[in-house]
Amino acid sequence: MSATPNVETNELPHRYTAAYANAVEVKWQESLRWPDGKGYGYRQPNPGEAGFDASKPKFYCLDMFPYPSGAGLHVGHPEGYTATDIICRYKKLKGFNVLHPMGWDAFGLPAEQYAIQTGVHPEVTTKKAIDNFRRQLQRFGFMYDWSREFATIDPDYYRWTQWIWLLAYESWFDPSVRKARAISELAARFARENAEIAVAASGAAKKWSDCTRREQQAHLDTFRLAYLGTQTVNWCPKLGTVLANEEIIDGRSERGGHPVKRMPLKQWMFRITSYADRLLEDLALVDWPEMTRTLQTEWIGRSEGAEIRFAVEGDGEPLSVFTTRPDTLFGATYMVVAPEHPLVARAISRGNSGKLAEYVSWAKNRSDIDRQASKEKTGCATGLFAINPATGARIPVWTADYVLMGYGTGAIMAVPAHDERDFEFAKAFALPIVQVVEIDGVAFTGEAATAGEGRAVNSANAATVSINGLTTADAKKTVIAWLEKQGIGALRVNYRLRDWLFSRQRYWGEPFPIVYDADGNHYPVSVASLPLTLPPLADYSPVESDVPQPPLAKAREWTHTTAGAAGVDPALLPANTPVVRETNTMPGWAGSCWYYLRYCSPKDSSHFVSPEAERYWMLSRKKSVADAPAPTSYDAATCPAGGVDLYVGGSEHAVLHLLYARFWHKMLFDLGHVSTPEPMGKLFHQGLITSYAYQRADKTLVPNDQVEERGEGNFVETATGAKVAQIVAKMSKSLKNVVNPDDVIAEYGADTFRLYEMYMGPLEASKPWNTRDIVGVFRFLQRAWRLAVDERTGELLCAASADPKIEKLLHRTIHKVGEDIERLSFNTAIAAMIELLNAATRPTGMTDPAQGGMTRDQLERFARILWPFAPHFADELGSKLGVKGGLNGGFYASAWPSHDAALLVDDEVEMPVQIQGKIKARLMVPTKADAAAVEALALAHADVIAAIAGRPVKKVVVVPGRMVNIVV
RNA sequence: GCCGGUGUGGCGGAACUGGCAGACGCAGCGGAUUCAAAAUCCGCCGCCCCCUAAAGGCUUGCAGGUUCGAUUCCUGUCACCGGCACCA
Repeated sequence: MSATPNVETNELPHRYTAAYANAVEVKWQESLRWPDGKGYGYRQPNPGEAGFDASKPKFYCLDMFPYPSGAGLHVGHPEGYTATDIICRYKKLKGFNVLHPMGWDAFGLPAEQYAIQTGVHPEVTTKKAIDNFRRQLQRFGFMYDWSREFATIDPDYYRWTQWIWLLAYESWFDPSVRKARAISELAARFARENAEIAVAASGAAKKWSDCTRREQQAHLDTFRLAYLGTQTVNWCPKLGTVLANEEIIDGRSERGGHPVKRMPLKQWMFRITSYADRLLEDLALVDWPEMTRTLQTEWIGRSEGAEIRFAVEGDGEPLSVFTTRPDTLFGATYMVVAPEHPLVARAISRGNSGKLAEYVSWAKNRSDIDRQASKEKTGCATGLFAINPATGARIPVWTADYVLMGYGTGAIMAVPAHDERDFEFAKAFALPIVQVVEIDGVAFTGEAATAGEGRAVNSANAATVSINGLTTADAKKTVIAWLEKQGIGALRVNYRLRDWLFSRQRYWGEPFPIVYDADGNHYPVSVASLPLTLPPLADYSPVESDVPQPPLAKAREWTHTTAGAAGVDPALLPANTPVVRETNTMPGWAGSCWYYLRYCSPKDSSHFVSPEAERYWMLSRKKSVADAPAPTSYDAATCPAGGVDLYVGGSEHAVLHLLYARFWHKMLFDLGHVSTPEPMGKLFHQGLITSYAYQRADKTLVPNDQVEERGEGNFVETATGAKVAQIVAKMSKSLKNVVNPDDVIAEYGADTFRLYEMYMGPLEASKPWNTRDIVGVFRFLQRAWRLAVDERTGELLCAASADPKIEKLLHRTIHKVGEDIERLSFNTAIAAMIELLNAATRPTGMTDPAQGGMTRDQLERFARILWPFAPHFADELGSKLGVKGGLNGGFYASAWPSHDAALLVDDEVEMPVQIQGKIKARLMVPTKADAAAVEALALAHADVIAAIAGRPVKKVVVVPGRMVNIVV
């Protein structure tokens, strides 16, 4: 369109060109802009506010909020946002109160790194990026209620993030009722029962009443949901930062090649493992993609088995292992512990052999990449021996890096006959292999492990137990019962999920509201003193140091304060006590764990979310009982478990973000702060928008600006003239195939952009951006405009009377578009509207426009179903049609058009007649005709008689309205 | 290696519950309009056989199976994409 000569524009001033579209879009956006200038268009009042209609049902639709990067929006952002905008506008027309908010996930590393380089405060760069994102999103015309906007970096917001963290700090998980409770209840119980507790310092048990206050606190600390734990981290003294495993190569930092020390660090943790079972079970309550639920299930990694304690000769402590196959205990011929296991250190300190120490230091420094590159078993005997409690045999204890310290107890009993890894290890080090399971149809040859279930063999000892002949399931039960009787083991459930490390040695995150006294005891900052705001720093660069020092440690005036100034409750610590603030900050996940709740009442200054607003937006009735009065509390039988009705975002957040948010939500639910057990009801992942890229014969990629098309589908590298293949690839700067939304809007307008992204294909599919195709939907809008508006005068062009065929098709289109929106099938909805337009388009030669097109009333209904997709276009057309603006103008206050179900069916349908499954004839039959009548009509058809050619008819299958199949 | 997903014209895709494969759009071809071009409107457009047409045959990655009938269900297999990676 940019090639259209100016002459044309002058002759046809009301043609729907890119410039016209842009002007119309900006005009509508500005006409609806609020006096404060911050947003425009639509506000959804809360219960109790002016303009709130309590008679309407609620629809809470949420987009995963973006991290506002300096680069601005890319075309992937508007894909999900357009989809939710369409649904929300549709739901609005269908009579719902719609909550559709937007905000910013604004703490994060890029702004901090920029600050390190330039000294500019991250807040400055972040706010600038937010302003740019907001401008771009508003240009798309998304129907967000901008009055609810906030960023995770706003002290008014992170005040409540800190508040929730304090709540976790003040809570524990009571396994007897499987829920969180206030820690004060636990303290009261200890006092009431005067329980004996283990005192950390001495290890001895002591009565509660005999403990000092400090001893009591220390004991309670072991129960808190937010607790201080010791974790081994990769500290790089030169970079002054903690590195992730993948940032380390051969014990040195990927960046700069500096040495990295593995060292223990006290950090704040969340006891998410307490919630493992509920996080697992409640996946059944939500409407989420199967893939996402599977990922979460595997991440939690629940497995049932037994813990077995083996006595170790000459070592005071029994060696505890976890196994899922206690039935194979008789086949355990050796033990393996992780190199980090404390038993190994004890073995070394006993000076057994230099080889062991050498292996351990080698294994510990082996990078993850090295470990993954080769599955070859390495290991070293510790010189220690354990006793197999079932056989009484003396079995060697080895250490090997195939046993992971982080899983189970960091030690295994090795059953080489029935575990592939143990088998390989036994072969490599010539350890004995004993068969104890016989599997039907699988011979045990000693050449490979047999890992399945079967019946136990060789599994009896003289005195106490025999499981020979039992199935694996029965054998497990028998062995566990025996272990329990002997007091050396028990049934145990193990998880892959580990507690959540919540501390980061960074500046740009939420500070922890906690202080330490001179002895290192921690005290919470009182809720009344929140928010605890981040102090500005002169220099954001990390501190070079052998001991981890987060950037906040530099703010000495801020960190060194008194209990009173920090806001610690004087009952806990006298006000004049000198204290030091926590200098770690919270990770990026913190703010995104509960933002959906804050949107319900973003301005509430006395609650993290107003209880009334939370109840209205999060709690509802299931569709089957939608008529019942609004619920006041959660009822599993009649209420959906998830509060947000539709959550749309990328599948890259399928595990961590969604698991962490669920954990916080359940904790809040247990403590009575939210109404539902799950945060998100229906979850949807939009697909990735990819781009074309070009590949040389040797599979290397060529940037797009170095490729030209010579002839249809024939791409060559400009410099060499060599042929390159067009492939689909992720958009990347280096390939020069990134599409900038601003450019596309300038060239076609936001409505065309929105339509194109929805028309590309199914929302969940990954699909390539093809610039050439955009013109298709642009032409659709142009043709729709031309159908209704005289391009020279701007006057309406309406049909004088309704064509019944068009009227019928319009009803069908209204029906189909509504259905397709409900099932998020936007591409087919748009195709249906194009079909309607194709049918209504006037032929060139028609001199009187009133003879064709659509009537004013039909155009208005057409504009209304188009409105969710192309709102500016539809509203502009609506204003020409004389639609009176509602409260907010345009179609916003309007309703979805109705359709007449009777018009959805034809009187007659064409049915194909197949003979042996091949179509031989077509016949028109009345829609109401029954199978017998259709069969008679089909058999009487001349073409059918010819095709049968006198052969006897064996069978006739009639599917009314579909087809007839004759078998001869 | 394991788990999951996807394979349909030149391209993006449609076919929702086992019932007319290829809706709709792009690209392409032809026509009308025009002094001409652009724009617009109309028509054609899976592949093979064929001068053409009629007729016929083939076709949803590949090979089988179930069924009157399979893009759809089952078995095997190949390719691509995503996730996980010694989890005891």
